[in-house]
Amino acid sequence: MEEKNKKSTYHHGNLRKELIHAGLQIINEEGIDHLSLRKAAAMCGVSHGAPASHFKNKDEFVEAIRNQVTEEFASVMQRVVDDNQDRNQLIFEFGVAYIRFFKENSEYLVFVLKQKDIEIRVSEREVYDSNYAPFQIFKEHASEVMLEQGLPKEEIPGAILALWGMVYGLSALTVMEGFHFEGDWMKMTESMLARKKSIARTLV
Amino acid sequence: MEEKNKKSTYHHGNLRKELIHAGLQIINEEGIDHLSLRKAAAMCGVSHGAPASHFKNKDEFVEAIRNQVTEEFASVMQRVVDDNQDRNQLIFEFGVAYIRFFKENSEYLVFVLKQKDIEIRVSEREVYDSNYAPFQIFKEHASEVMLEQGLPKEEIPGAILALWGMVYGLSALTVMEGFHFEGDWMKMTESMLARKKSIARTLV
DNA sequence: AAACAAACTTGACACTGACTAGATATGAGT
DNA sequence: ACTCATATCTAGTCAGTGTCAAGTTTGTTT
Repeated sequence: MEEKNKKSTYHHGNLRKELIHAGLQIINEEGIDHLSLRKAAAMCGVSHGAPASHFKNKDEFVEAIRNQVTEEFASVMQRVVDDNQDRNQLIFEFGVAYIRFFKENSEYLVFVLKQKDIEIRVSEREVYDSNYAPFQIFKEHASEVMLEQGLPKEEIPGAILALWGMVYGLSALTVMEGFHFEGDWMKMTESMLARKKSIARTLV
Repeated sequence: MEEKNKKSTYHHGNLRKELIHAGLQIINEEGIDHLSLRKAAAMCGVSHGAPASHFKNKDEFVEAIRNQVTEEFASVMQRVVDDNQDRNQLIFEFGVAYIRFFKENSEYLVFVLKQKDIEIRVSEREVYDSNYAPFQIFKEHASEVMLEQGLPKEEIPGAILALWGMVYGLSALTVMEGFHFEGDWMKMTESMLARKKSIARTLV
């Protein structure tokens, strides 16, 4: 009954997703500080109260955007697994992809920090399964590779944490305005991650 | 002429510093999201327009708070140098102090990320002097120790960056709500930083 | 005493998140 | 075809916010 090219006033039909998309666009173009429900609503051609049907408050809206970012991040990590047959390169490629992702989306880094429902549990013996997909993918495959390379089992949790922490920290550096690396930063990153035979051995 | 215990309406006398202090208090108690110029002004018993005399806009206010945090951070790092005679332990203690600082002030971590006037310049051969005091203190002493321990000179920039990045990342982990380490987290941190003879050798 | 600059007040404006009541459309059941 | 509950969206309102312009007080300088 309704034409698809002409949007009817009511029942936008896809508002929730479009609001998230609009939110991401605002974040990328103007920065997280300029994100507002009303602006996102306006971009979707909808009244300022409309988002309330889909998000209880702004926090819930931001949380939804966060989940979208996490999905993108996870798919980047998954692609690393799919595209790399050489297991010895896998951990290294994880790090490069990780840093590249946040270098290309500098506004995203803070999101990870504030995400509420991430569950990452670690003991001295084990890194437990996590509901945070990007980490889970990394942890799963990196642990395997480390074992294959003969890393003692009890050293794996420390290596996983140290590696995950390091690439986050390096990402943070690349995001900072005042950080300047004279030369090819990605090359430097690579050399830091790839030095010696395996990153696993070098870290523990 | 004026009594010191009774504050006169005009000419607060120390408003700039007190606003920064109030801002820090708000951040620690309610989180960065609830920081506002008006609230800080109210806490100082001053009108909502008063801060304009000291800060052009909110960004400048936040930047001033950032600098205060950086000062605290730098003094923590300096204390590590002053309190540690054992040079072999120095790098390790830097890491522990770093992580402890942000673990105790979880709202501060984002600040570092958004600070504008930080200058950190690195080439493949050298880590240049930085105006960011915490990093400068670390870089200076850590480089020395690494040299003393026989680390090849050309590997120092990479080691400095990797270490600085890693402790930032580990701090980020401790700040996250959903991150749980079963056991003594600080002990784990220590073992990650201290494993083998020296952290310098283990990282490169 | 007069002039002046700095510090602060007051009032206004636009923007924001949150809440409310009500209008409209949708879809399932009859 | 009709009803009707529900989801979706509109429109209006309120308090809180950053910013600006204009005025007031205070301390200093001349």
